[in-house]
Amino acid sequence: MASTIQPRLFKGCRDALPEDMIPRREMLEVMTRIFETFGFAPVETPAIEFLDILLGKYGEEGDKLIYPLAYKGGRTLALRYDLTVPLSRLVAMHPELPRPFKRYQIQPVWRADRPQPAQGRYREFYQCDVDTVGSPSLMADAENVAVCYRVYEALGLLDDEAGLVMRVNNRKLLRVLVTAAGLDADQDKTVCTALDKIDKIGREKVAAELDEKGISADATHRLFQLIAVSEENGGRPTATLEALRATLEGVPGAGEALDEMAALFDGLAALDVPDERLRFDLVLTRGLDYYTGPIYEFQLTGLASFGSLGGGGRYDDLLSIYGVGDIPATGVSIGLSRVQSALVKLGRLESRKSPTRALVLHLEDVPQTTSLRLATRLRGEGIPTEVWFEPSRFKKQIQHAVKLGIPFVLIQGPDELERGVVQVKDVRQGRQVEVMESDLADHLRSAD
RNA sequence: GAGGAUGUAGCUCAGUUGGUUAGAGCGCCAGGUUGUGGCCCUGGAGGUCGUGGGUUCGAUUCCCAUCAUCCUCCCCA
Repeated sequence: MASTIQPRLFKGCRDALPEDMIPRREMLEVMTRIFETFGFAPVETPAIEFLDILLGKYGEEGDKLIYPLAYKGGRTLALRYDLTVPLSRLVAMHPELPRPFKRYQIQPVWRADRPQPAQGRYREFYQCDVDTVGSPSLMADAENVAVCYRVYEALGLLDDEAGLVMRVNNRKLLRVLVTAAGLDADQDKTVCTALDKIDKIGREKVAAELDEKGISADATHRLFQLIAVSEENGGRPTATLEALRATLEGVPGAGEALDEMAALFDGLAALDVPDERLRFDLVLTRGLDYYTGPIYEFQLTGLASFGSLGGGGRYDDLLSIYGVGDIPATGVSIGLSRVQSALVKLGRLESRKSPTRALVLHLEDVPQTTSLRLATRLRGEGIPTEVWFEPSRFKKQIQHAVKLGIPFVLIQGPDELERGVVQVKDVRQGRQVEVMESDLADHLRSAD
C-alpha cells in the first residue's frame, strides 16, 4: 500500500470555498463596473516574471519579500510581487499602445511575508489595480483616489462603524521637509521609513531609530515640528495646505509640491470625493521605492489594527528602467482579499454556499428524467436549479437544501404530475404551496 | 527579519499531581418517522494525545529537540 500524502497548504495561502467565492464574485462585479465607468480597460499578465524585472523596484525590504522560483538550476524567475511593475514591463513591451493607457487588472500577487490572518495579511492575495500610464496630470491621481472611493462606497465602508479614511501625501513634499529640516535630500528614504512608524511606535522610538541612522537630534526635532503641521490641522486638506504654505515659505521645491497637492484636492472635489474623507497626512510615506509624487493609502478607523485596504501613488521614473524613456504613470491598488476579510470581520458579508434557488426532490415513483426535464425548464428561465439524484429519505434531501441555503425544494410526485402542478416548499419558513407548472418560474423568481 | 504563546476527535475544549479500554458539547452517519427538515430519543463512526528522542517498571502527562499554528512588532494589500 502506497503511503498517503498529507493534504496541506503552503503557509499564508488559502482555498476559497463557495461561501467565499460567491461574495467575491459579487465584489468583483461591483469593481469592474466602476473601473470601466472611469474608462479603464482590463489586462492580465503572467504570474511568473523574470527576477530582474522585479528586483530593485520595491526597495530593500520589498526585494526580500519577492518569491524567487527555482527553475533549471537557476533562480531567474519569480512570482509577481505586485501588479504595477508587471504593468510597466507590459507597457515597455508594447510601445504601440495609445497613451494615456488606462488599464485595470485583477490578479493574485505573492509576498514572502509572515502571514497574520487577524490583520488580513496573507502570502497570496488579490490586488485590483487601476493605473494611468503616459499622463503627468494630477487629475489622473485624483481619479485614482476617486475610483477607490466609489468602490468602497459601493461596498458600504463609508459609515462610522467602518470609518474609511483616505490618507494622501506627496513624496516631493517629503523631500522638501527633509531638506527643510537641514538634511540631505537623498536621506529621505531613511527618514521616511522611520517616520512611517510614528503612529504605531511613537516619537521616542522613531527618534531613537533616526539617531541610530546618524540623523542629528536637532534635525529630528525640526522634522517632528514640520510633520506635526498635518496633525495640528486634523489633516483637513485646505487648512493643512495653508499652514504648510506659511511654514515652508521660501523653501526650495515647496511651492511645486504644495501646488501638486492643491491640484489633487481640486480634482477630488470635482470628482465628488468629500473633503471629510481625506486626510492630508505628512506621516504617510509608503514603503515602495518607486513612488515619486502624490501617494495615498486607505484604511478603516473601525478596524484600527487591520492593514490598509488599498493604496498607491505616482511613479514617474519606473518606466525609464526598461529603456523606454520617461513615461509618467500613476496607479492605485485595492486589496480585494483584505477588503473581503474586513467585510467578514465587520459582519457585513452575507455568504451563501450555493447559487441554487430550487432543489428538485427525488421521489421513488418518479423517473429521474422527469426531474431533469423540470430542472431544464427552470434553468431555461434562468432559475438556478439542481436535482437530487439518490433515493434518499426526504429528511436528508431537505436537510441538504437547508445546509446549502437553498430556499426552495420542489416536490412533484405522480399525483402532481398528473395535475400539472408542483409542491413548492420554502425551507426557510416551512411553508408549502401548490403552484401550476406554468407559473413555477415566476413564483420562484418573485417569492421571498 | 525580531519577540511571545499554543499544539488532545471534523470544530470548541476538558482531563490524567506519571498507572489498564483518553472524555464532553457541537458536527457527522444510521435508525425511531421510506411524501416533508428544524425539537426529542436511541445507536454508530471518528484520536499515532503535533513529530522525534530522553528520563521511567510505565509518558498524552516530566525533560530536550523539531515541526506546525496563532499573536505582537516591522512592512504592506
